[in-house]
Amino acid sequence: MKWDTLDEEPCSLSRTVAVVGDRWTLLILRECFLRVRRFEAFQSSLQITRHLLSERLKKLVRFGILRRVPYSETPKRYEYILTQKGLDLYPVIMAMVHWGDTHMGDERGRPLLHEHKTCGKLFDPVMVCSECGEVLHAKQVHVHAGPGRKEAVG
Amino acid sequence: MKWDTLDEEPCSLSRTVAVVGDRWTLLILRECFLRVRRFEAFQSSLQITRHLLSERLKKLVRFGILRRVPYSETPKRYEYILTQKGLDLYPVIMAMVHWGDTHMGDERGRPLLHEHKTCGKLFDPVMVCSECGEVLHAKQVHVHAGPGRKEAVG
DNA sequence: TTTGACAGTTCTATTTTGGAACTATAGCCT
DNA sequence: AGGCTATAGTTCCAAAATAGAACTGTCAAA
Repeated sequence: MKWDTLDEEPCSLSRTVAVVGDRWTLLILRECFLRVRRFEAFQSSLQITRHLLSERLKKLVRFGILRRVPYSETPKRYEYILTQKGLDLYPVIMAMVHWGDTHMGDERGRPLLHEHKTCGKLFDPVMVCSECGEVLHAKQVHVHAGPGRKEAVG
Repeated sequence: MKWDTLDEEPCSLSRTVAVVGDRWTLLILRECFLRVRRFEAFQSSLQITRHLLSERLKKLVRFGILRRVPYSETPKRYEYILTQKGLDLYPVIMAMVHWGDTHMGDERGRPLLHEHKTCGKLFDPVMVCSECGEVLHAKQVHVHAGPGRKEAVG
């Protein structure tokens, strides 16, 4: 597989993996959702090398997930803010957090608790069907080739 | 960061990333959800090197996401089947597929369409609050340190 | 004038990955 | 018996990605 063209594959998972499917990007995005915005802050909280952090931030900007916004003119300094496209990754992050809570926990209990401001309660994220609202399970889903697949396959 | 102990960090996202946060693992899991089970089948559909495929499958077995089940005695041959822990990754995969559908599409249309057998309709996966059922948005969620975090931090 | 904060870049060593060939077991065909 | 094929890997070397540390440049404050 050629990683440089993974975002053009006729598969939405491949295209997403092309963007967030490396060791650091998801952790950087976690920090973004925790309101981290600046180079030094990412670096010190993640212990990522400055080189890689710089690369990954550029990549996220290039894909339109972060915006690089000046917050000081002299000297020129920038911070990194989630775009709507970036904010839309929230379900991906939350799905992973929930799986980690469920299957990778230890005796210390959950690292973080999530409160839904709308209803005021601590919650778990649940994935449901957009049409009937039922909780989704892999075995109740049937997959069809869509137009993008048919055209790609022939 | 030390990748070999990422699964012990006091953060559920880190722990999940420790398992699925590399270039190949999510693509292998996609194939699992599409009912692929055998070494040769993974290899030919993903074009992953045999070496890496072997490594990744071992890792997924070690973490209890796949089971290695014999399907032939002479010669000994095995196939790889999702455990419940593996099936529970479905929301992660679906969240990524949905993000790809929404933000990484091209003029050809969606590669795959998903039908919910329960209601018979083509659907999108939606993440909701377990308590009130409302659709989740990052800005409506407040994060608290849980017991696992407090104990780890001090 | 020196120090420190911030946002990177540059350099080398180590690790991971890609690509191709090789091994091992066994069934099937002639 | 001898050779072909299928399956599930392992081995080896080259290429690419990552880690770790030092360095650059701008400006503010002491």
